[in-house]
Amino acid sequence: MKIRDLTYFSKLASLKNFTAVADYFSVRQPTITMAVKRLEREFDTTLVLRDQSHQSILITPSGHQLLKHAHRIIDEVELTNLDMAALNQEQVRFGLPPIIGHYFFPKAASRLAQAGLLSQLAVTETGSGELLTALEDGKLDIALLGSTHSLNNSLLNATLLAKHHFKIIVSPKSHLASQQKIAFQDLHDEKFIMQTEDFVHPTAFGALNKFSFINPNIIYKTGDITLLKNLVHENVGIGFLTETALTPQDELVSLALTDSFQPEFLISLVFRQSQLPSATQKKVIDILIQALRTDSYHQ
Amino acid sequence: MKIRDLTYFSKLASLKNFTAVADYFSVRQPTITMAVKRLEREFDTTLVLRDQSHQSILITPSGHQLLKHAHRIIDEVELTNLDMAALNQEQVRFGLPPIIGHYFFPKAASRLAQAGLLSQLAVTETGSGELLTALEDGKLDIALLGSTHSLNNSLLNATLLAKHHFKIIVSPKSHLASQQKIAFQDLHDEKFIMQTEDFVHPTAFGALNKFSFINPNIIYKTGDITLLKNLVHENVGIGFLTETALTPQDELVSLALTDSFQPEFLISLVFRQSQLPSATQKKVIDILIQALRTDSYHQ
DNA sequence: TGTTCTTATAAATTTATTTTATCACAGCTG
DNA sequence: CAGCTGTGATAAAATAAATTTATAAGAACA
Repeated sequence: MKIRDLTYFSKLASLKNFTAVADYFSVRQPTITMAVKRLEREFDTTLVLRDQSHQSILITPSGHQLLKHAHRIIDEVELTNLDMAALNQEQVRFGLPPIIGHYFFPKAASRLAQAGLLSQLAVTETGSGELLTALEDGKLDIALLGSTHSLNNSLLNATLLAKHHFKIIVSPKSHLASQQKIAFQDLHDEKFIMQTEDFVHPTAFGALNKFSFINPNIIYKTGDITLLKNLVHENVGIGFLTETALTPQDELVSLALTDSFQPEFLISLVFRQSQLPSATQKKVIDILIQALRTDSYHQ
Repeated sequence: MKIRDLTYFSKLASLKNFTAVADYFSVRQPTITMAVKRLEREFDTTLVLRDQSHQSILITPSGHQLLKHAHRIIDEVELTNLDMAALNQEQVRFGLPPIIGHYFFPKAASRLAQAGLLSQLAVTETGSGELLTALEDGKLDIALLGSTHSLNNSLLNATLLAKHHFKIIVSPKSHLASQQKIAFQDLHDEKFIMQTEDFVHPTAFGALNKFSFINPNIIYKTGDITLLKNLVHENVGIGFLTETALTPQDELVSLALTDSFQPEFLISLVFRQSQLPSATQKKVIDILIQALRTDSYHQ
């Protein structure tokens, strides 16, 4: 099996025309015919039906099976090229979601600056979900990500840096302001200012709703945490926010949840299992872990 | 990049000797030298240091990076070969853990037999964890698996068939036998008969311990559910068991847990994302889903 | 019916890989 | 220290494989 044959075949499946595939790769048409024949001979099967009224080709079930693997192999080959190229690079492509970037990452910034590494970071700032995809696609080297579940899997290496709690935040003027803690189900009649879907907050909020059998009113959604805090401060509604983002300057009251089941805001340092960190990357990773890891999660 | 060069290089990394690799693949030694050179030229880097006191070779950091990808690519190629070969086969390699096999799968067996498919199943019966690995390694086509968390990921396609509850089972002679339900933390002084680690029960039990801040005494572990039931029946201890495995014939009392957080026993039909089911496999999958899926989980 | 668009085939060509033969180097050993 | 052994590199020759060129064959379509 040749990688090149797989790319020819994969393109054939999408273009459905031998000549077009040949043009695409700047080769002659019989090259594509031969490539498909090689694969068909190797696996002793028919991958493509060509006679079918001659309008277009048809991929057989065996063909579809091979395509599934072909895509995985081609993707891995692309990642290989990206990673091998990135190896000689000094720049570290770094993903940072807004909350973690504003309230958590700064604790490590001075140590990175000391080591002369802050300037090497090419930072992408967007939601954790998007960063996760970029990481998996080889577009980022390292990211700090927020999540409710562990991100460790066969693709990604995730080091847990901190587990933060989600809090209920209310205005000092709110009727809840005198309390220190509250059960989530007691909030069923409250109006919430919620984060947009690129935050993990709506997911955690949904899980709490499910477990408490309530469904409070969300009156406004925003991706701007400062705006959210201001709206809560003005008592327009109450908020649901990880303690990560809370500072004394907010002039907000935060209530702990008393529920035994609680989603947590996990902050992890994530990189691909398949990417061996470069020297620079290794330094960044070490400093971030040292500076940001909460003691209780040292292993 | 050629797959063959990657396999040569990968073997070189483990054997650490060009000549030995050549012998392994029944080619001459310069072939290996050339293969490594091709890769080094393609990625414009040094992958292997050969002069180092001439005792053994040394893989450079770039070499290690390439190795990581090489292994992933080689694994995928192996899976491809397995899947393409399995495509023409009538036999379906089917994984079935003991509890699901005894208490849950029989509901589908008659319909499989009707369709003449029961005899096509090559059944492997072992713990869910082992079956999961076998599935990922391409040694199984389909499995029914028990788990506490969803098994869906980038490798596996999992269809949820049922969510069962974990119950506390006690002897009719037990002092708990008059109750219908109980909070887990009230069991802190009880003695438990527990399943061995190849079951999901110890994991779920551990999660409940953690949430309830208790740590009950486990006096015996067994992989034999009938023995476990007998021991509980004789009031040697109490048990923690998915309702899947409970039948009226057991003469046991089962108590529901009242906790708001409860792990669940998920039963899923699982196969690899990358394996396109053969005609026979498709039939088996359809019948299993139709016969076993609990109504509330139709999508 | 001839034109066009398609893929297949076969021979020639080009490119790539492997082998053969040999060299160079280092570590051991008598 | 000379000679043996085991290691990998190199260059030319041989082999193998992929691609191109040129052409055929089939179907759709005007």
